[in-house]
Amino acid sequence: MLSSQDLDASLNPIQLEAVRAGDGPLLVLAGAGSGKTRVLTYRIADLILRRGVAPAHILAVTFTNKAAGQMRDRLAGLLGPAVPRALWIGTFHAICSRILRISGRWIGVDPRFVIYDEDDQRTLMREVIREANVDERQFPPAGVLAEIGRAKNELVDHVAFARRAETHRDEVIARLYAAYERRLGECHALDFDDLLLRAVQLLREHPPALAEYQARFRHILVDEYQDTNHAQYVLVNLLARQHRNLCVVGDDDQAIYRWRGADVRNILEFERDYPEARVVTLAQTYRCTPQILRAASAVIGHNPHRHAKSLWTANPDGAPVTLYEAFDGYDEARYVAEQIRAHVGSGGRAGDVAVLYRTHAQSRQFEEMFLRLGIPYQIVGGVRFYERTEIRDMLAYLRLAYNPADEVSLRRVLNVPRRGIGEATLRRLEAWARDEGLSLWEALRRAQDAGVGPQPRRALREFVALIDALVAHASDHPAREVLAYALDLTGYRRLLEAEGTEDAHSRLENLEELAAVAREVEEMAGEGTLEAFLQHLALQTDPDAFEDRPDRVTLMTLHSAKGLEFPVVVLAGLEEGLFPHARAAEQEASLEEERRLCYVGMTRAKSRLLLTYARQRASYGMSRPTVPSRFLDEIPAEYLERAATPRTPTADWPEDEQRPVPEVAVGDTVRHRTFGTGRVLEVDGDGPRAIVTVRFDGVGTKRLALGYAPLEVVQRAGPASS
DNA sequence: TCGCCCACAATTTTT
DNA sequence: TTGTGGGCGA
Repeated sequence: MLSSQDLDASLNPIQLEAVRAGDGPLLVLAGAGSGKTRVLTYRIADLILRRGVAPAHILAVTFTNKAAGQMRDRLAGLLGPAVPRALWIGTFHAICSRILRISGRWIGVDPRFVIYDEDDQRTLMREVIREANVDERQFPPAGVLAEIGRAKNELVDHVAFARRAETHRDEVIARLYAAYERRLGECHALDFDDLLLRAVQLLREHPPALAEYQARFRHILVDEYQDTNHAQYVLVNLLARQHRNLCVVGDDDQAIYRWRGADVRNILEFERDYPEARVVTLAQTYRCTPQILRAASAVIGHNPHRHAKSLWTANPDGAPVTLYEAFDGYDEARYVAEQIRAHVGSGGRAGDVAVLYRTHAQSRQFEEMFLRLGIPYQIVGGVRFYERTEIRDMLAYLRLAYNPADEVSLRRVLNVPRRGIGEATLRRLEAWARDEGLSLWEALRRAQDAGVGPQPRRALREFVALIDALVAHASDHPAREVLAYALDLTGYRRLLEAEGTEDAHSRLENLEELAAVAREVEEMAGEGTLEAFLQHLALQTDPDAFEDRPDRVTLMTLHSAKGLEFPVVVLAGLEEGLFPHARAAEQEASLEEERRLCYVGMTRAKSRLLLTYARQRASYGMSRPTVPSRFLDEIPAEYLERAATPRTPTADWPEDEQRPVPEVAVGDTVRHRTFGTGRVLEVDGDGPRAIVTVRFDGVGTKRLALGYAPLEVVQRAGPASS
């Protein structure tokens, strides 16, 4: 086992200062690649080893479950396996969930609550909206939920929301909020934001619980503090109030979750909250080459509202940062693939490379190209495994086995596989449940006695018996067995087997994959309960799916890449509208966030950084010219090495200026190869770079680049036409 | 009650 | 281009 001398030897003096700082609040401002995870881990080890703090008195909050697991593993390596088990390490959501399972009953939270993800939330909200006779177009479920989520992150419950509602719109949302909360309660369910909100509520409204948790957590450490929202902030500060041993680590330049309610002020004003705080700044980066660091610093330097600070590195010089201007998205993917092959060809590993992009949609072109060229890759996030129909169906059964009150799941599987309980039956059941003041599940249970329709009675009875059997089985079997049991009992497996198609076969494989996950969770958590399994699935983060595999290129969004590092990083799609995203460019604050995101992306690279953009990009199946990202302009030209000129993928595609550009004016009738004829509404600019807006008959309005789009003028607008 | 077909919207980032 | 939801016919 480790001695405190060993511990010291692997840290630089400033890191050591942070690790060794005594009791009381501590702020660690840690630049990208400055070893903050190391500091955090070693500080915990130091607390236990040198200062004799019992592991059970330490709470560590990480940003992903994966980070929590890694910290656990490292602590186990340093201190032996018994220690990390006693520690509380996890994401905010996981910690809150744990607290609520233990103590939630004090505020009326069923300890067997299920956690509703975005999809469940939308399903429930859609129902709420319909029930309230509110127009779904005016109040789309996702939009209403976004607003409610924002409120919850600010610890504004439906009562407070209603009180402060000013506009008619607010009032409608307040009504929906209240109804939504009621339904959640009936389902014994919490949504993501509830986990935080309710945990805070527990601590605020039930003093014995607050006292208990304050006494327990004598030392609290929070990673990525710059990305905490108000609810998380309040939670941490409530818990730390007694012992004031709060250590927060973060970097305001890496705050990228403002849109989710995170408030950088939490870290910027830490010293105001804790005037006695010690502040340690880690400014030496061990990750990047000087070339990468100075390019990244140039970009982030353009943010007007930041704590000016400069990272430095003692790392040796490396390759210059490369910029590639691709012809289009296809060419971009082609070039990246070529670079990966060259990297592997010169002795590198595919796993060294990460391709980062702003939106998930960008992954497809790389995926297609890599598939075609046989480059192994993994995609983190995006269309998730758990969103597949068959997975969600079976999970719904498992959730019902755990908690039959879960109505969203109940409705989902009531007639899956088909058992003759259709819309009409459900309607009657609902009406009857409402009259009797019963939940849907209770209504179902009593349906056969009450004579709700003669024909479906047997089907309903069988369904109730099925759920009862599942519940009974789940009470004394591990998750993987419940899953196998449910697959057979529900007839789901039989259904897929009978279908016999390739699609059905792959669905079965997916379900086997789910069983494998159950086994994995059992091994990892040392607990195979259904509760542990469901919780694991519900609270998984995107980056959790990242596997450090040497043989695979990693594709992921910039957000997912936070906290990771790779020898080679490709930052793709550096175009205005895409990155910075069009939705962010309007507001100064969100533009700054985009810039921080760019900084985060660039600083993931250890030795090589490759920036790419495409001159034209397809969206909705149609190509548009692009403008290079402003972030590229923010990097001094001498820091960038421009790579070879793009290769045009199709030989007959004319080059920019060579092609005769038709003269087009507003009012002209034009013809397009795929869109047919239309009328020109607007012409912006002139020459080949002009953008024309055309309303195509039956197709709609399109914006096209005159230089690229195959347009021909059919009829000139007459001088008299208007 | 179910399944098919057509119209139309969609792209930010995530627990 | 792809996915989804609603409407309609069997």
